[in-house]
Amino acid sequence: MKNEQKTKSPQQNRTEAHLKFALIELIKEKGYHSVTVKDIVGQAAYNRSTFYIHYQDKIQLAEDLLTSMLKGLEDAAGEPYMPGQKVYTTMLNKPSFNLISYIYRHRHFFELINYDDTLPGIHTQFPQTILKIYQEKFIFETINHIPVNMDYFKRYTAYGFYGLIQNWISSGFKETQEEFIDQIIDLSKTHIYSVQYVGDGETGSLSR
Amino acid sequence: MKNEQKTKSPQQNRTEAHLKFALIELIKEKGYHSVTVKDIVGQAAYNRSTFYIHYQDKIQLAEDLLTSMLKGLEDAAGEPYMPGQKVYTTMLNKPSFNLISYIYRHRHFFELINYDDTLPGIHTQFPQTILKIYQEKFIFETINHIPVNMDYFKRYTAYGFYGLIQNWISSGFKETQEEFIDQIIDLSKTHIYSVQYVGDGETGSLSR
DNA sequence: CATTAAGTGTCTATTTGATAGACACTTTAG
DNA sequence: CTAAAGTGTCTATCAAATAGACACTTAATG
Repeated sequence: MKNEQKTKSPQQNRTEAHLKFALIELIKEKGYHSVTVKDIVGQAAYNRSTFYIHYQDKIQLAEDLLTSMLKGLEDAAGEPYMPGQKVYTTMLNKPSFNLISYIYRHRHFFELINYDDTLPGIHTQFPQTILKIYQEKFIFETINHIPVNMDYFKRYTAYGFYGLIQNWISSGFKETQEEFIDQIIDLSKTHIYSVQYVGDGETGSLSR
Repeated sequence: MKNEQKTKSPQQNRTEAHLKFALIELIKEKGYHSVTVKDIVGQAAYNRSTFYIHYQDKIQLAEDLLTSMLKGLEDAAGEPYMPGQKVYTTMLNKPSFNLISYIYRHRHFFELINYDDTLPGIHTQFPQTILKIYQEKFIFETINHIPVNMDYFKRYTAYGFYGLIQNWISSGFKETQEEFIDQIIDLSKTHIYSVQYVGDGETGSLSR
């Protein structure tokens, strides 16, 4: 059993970050499938040997890139808000902002969803992650408490959100983050009454 | 006299490139003057000691960044074209393309001209470099060989070019490189008859 | 103001991440 | 079918990066 080093040194993280960055650039430039390990180390200015110290192959790097970014998105989703705090759609501003701002900060990566021959899995896993966030961290209430299948409702809204994001990205982030959030809120107001955050472990009870 | 190491190892270049990249990011984020060395090494994930192995201070890094990019622009200007080759404005496509494509490839850097508290000198040295390129590498002919002061004419066209670039950048590269070049050519056609490239050392004589 | 905190510039000993380069294959173009 | 390019693995070696301390110099802030 090989010794799996769990904690990475800052330098290891740095090198891996550079390799990931190089991969993103190259995918945009020539498509995922024609990117070689040589290309990657060439772009990132490392020795080919170094690549294999960190990753088995291109696929592993791609997976690491995708999972780490989506992990980051999940983490960004549920942070500075009180568990169980109820938020009305008119106040949806701040919570959505975490997601949006994460995507915007890492737009270099998320632009990959506009490419054809791109990071494997990104077109399925990105929207799935949004759905997961909706499922695990939010409790929605429909307008007038109209009874619906909540699983379906969340899927519906999550993918709707994804569609807007997709459009925002492919427009080259034409709207500012704030403008974009306002759009989302306007749309939400048509069918969502309130949103509750789910705390770690306990489902928040309603306040007010 | 200290031993000035003239040739840098690939790793040194890589590290310096990362530090430069970090500086660009930070200028956009918080403005040049409030960027500290700590910020830079934090962003680039290096140790502060490492910074001082490569640069004396923030100013030196900034200077290196600016001069290296403008040097690259100059180099990009005069490469794959035969010295003395005459090019009519209708064919201006390819030559301009080198400049444009260099700027576009390094747009991350050139976007800095849109910032207020930005890289010192960029607002003066960037247009000056364009002018220098015009002066050293091109010979213009006016429409119908109308006699003009060529120094003034070059300055005029160089800064006109700069203005277009500025606008292109601040629009977020709305036009493609090709579309943008077409614009330039259209404008050039109004007062430039032909362009000749100046070879290294010898002024090319006309062909055809 | 005065005091604290943050940032600067410089130096060492140490380490560990990165490198060169070779080997045996495999895959891709022409 | 062959040549060229790419892959994956291993080793000895090097030098880039690190930690951490030191004396100072600005910025903040109560």
